[in-house]
Amino acid sequence: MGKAQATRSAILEHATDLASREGLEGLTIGRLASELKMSKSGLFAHFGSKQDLQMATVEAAAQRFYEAVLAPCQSLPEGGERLCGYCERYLDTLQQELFAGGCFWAAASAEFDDKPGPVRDAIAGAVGAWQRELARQAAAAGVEDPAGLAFEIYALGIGANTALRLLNDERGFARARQAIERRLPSPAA
Amino acid sequence: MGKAQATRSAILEHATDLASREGLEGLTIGRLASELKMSKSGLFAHFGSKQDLQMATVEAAAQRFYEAVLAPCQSLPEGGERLCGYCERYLDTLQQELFAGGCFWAAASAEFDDKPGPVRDAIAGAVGAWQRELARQAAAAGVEDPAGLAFEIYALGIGANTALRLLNDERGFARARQAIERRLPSPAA
DNA sequence: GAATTAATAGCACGATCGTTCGTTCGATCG
DNA sequence: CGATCGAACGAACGATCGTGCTATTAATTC
Repeated sequence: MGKAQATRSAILEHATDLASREGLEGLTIGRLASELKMSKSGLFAHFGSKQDLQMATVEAAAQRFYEAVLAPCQSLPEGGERLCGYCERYLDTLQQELFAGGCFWAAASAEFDDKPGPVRDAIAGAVGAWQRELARQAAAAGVEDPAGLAFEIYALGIGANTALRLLNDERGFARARQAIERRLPSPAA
Repeated sequence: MGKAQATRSAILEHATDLASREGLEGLTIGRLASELKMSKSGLFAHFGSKQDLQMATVEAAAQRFYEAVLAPCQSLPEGGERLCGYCERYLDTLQQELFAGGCFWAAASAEFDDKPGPVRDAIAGAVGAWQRELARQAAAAGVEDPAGLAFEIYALGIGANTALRLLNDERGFARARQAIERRLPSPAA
């Protein structure tokens, strides 16, 4: 890996956290550079434009989410078990704050759902893929309405995130887990 | 009502929509003024600072939400009926886009959950009050876990909003309604 | 209708935004 | 060693941000 690639990765690592706190628009090149003790122009050279930086940040966030939630469950058999694994990992990472400023996707979704363009498409792609993967496992588990279950799991996760971050109420996670358990087919441990 | 009050109201009417699209930070005084064909300073004079404008906008959004969701249900008897009314109104207004840029509260929550200060407190106050009111009616209806039900209703609404706005998938609302009906005690009418 | 007050406009400020340019430093290679 | 090249820097650009001032218009009161 060349030096440029290493620097770029370090930038994006920081950028995902900063964007989760300040939003993808609040993700300022000047601020990002100063926090990384780099010059604005030196940092900017790694990306041709702010939009490219945003796109790369979304990609990096998707990568981090994949490694924290999806990857550890790939060894589980498809269907109910992997679905359960997803749910546990999903809520755990939300609770443990995988991103410094709360769920990156909740912030990015709300911020860009009205701004057409490639950034919005990338966010929608990642969120949609996650829900489809949930639905795929639900279908393999024989659930009657897989997409509906995937929707509910996603919504409860976002709700728990809001409860924690905005209302300082950690009980949202217990409530989300309870609602999911109630909904799942009697789970195997 | 003096002229100033009327102008202020018109500004805030527009500001809530603009903020729902661009966020409370993206709610720029210059842009707001130009869209209203006012001078920046003329508009600014109605609020002492941008933070005051944001606070007033949050207040105006709360007022709009109250009139669209809470007010029409005040004639219903407390308990299950009013709770059902709330749910219908809540999802209907989300679906019909009470705010031009999707749910104001979803956007504001995600944007400010990491920024301590009076604006965040105002948002948290409004969101918390809505959930507590839902829980109050659930308790009056004899639900076993009123706060848990209120949490689920809120989360499903936000999820449906995201599905509609980000994923262009209107089915989120049907799924939210179905999940709520499944959860409610056999509803009257 | 004149005087007074309230509401809006015009202008300027420092700061910061994204972006571009020319330069310098450090490593790599012949 | 000297030549080359990629990475980072520093300065500057036009634009826009929030926020003060001062003037000018509009509304209200006598």
